[in-house]
Amino acid sequence: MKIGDLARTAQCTVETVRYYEREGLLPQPARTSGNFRDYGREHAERLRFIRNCRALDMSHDEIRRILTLAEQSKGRCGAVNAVFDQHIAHVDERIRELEQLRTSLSVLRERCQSEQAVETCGILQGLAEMESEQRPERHTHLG
Amino acid sequence: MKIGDLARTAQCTVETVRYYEREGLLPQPARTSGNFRDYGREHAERLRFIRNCRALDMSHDEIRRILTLAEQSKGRCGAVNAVFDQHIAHVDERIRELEQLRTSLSVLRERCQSEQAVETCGILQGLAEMESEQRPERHTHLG
DNA sequence: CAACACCCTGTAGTTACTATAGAGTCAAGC
DNA sequence: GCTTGACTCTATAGTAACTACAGGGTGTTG
Repeated sequence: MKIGDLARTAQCTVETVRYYEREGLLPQPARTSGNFRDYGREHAERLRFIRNCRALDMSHDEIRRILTLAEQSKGRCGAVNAVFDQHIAHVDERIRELEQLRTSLSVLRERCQSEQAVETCGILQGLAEMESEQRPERHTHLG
Repeated sequence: MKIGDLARTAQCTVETVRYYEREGLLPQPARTSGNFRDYGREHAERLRFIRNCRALDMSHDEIRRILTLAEQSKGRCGAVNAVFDQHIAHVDERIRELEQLRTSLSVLRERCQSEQAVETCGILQGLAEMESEQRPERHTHLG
């Protein structure tokens, strides 16, 4: 099948498919005499796997690692589990970060209970005078 | 003061300062005879404001809007509050997304209770066979 | 043959930085 | 005055995961 057909099976765009090929996530397919990409069932399964991982917010690096581990014919899935666990840990961490952020935002928001002149707005004053602790190092790809 | 001094007051890099100037967040400063940027107190206050907003994960667009609103001499802070509230809503939404993701990941993780051959690993099987619902449109800049 | 839908490669853009190259400026010490 | 080291400058490129578009080619249908 051609690239448009493949993209439709995975509910993504042809640009994304080509991108995954450039990134090495999808193997290069055969070509027709007109130089069109020609995909079979294996590519469709691989793309679906990739898209499922993306739906779970896994990064390309994580997906690559899992694909490599899954292809090792003597492989045990312990290492796959480890990648997955790390991803879960990153999600947990990002949730915590955002919850802390939410708390900070709430505190600041409470400083302005009703519309007033900008000179007296507690939010703006807060933004101006905060001793901004530096945002923690970004440990996760999740935004 | 020179750019390195300014950056140190805001605990960021000179590259970030120059970037904010290019992005229009920081006004262009005066220059010395040697073409070095020359900053005063107002720039330091503005940079601090920007860094505080960034510490709260506000996007450049949001910061721009707040700065514009704050500079309107007849301004009331209602519109500032609206920007802020929208940001809070985005944080809430992103937290929800991540919590749903966490649930999906947990369900999948439970499918592999102990290390085994990759062919029988429930995680890998799950990743292969999921009917991936498309990830929801991204409504927030928060990752 | 024309029209249309699709294909191709290459390039650029999004966001918020971060890094580097190559050259210039400035101040302190000898 | 010269050297050295720290800092400054502009320009460019890279990060991640796409997304969009230009300009040209292919294939099918009427």
